[in-house]
Amino acid sequence: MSWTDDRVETLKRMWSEGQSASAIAKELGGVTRNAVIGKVHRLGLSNRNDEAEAAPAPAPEPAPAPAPEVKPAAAVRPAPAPAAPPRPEPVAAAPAQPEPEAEPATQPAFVPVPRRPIVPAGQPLPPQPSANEISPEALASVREVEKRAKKLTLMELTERTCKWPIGDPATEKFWFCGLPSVAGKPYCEAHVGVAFQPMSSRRDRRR
DNA sequence: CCCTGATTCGC
DNA sequence: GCGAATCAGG
Repeated sequence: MSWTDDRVETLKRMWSEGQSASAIAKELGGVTRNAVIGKVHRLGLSNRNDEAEAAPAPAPEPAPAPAPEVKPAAAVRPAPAPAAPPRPEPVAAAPAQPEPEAEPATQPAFVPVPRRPIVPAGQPLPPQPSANEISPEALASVREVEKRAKKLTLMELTERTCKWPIGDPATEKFWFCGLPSVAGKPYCEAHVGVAFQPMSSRRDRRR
């Protein structure tokens, strides 16, 4: 594979969107994340950390510089930026970039940088077990497992961590199971058990 | 372990 | 220019 204008363009776009090198490599196909990173550097768009650069005269201070200031950190904190607003899209297989994305190639103004990782928001939200339609064993297993949940945050989830949500999303008391997921499944052993039911055990309770 | 990006250096 | 190998984190 070679770096055609097309591919380079995709690279630039995704990189500026904060996508990881591996994600970009995966998207492009035919290249490794190393190749992507290498290209990124060659293109010189590694760090959009444009300091005021140069600035041999960093002292814009006219004169009256009290100087008792103790400014430790700071330096690079582009403000939280409300980033992604409500995204009605449930999942959508196709990335689809409706973003007009006005090529942020030059301007000194720091790019958005919401660095919002592609989140596995996909997965059909598992119907929270209503406790009375699940096998006692499975339920017990789930309770046991949830005590040992790794309590991962959205960003910490990967393709091999259980994405079963635990707790109320509206409160602080919310996290994802995070235990090793069953190969190919989005959940761990215990949660797969309650997520994918035979549909037989819950034959219509003609109540 | 899993994953990041950064660098190096033979090709 | 390219990217695997390697490095340096988290």
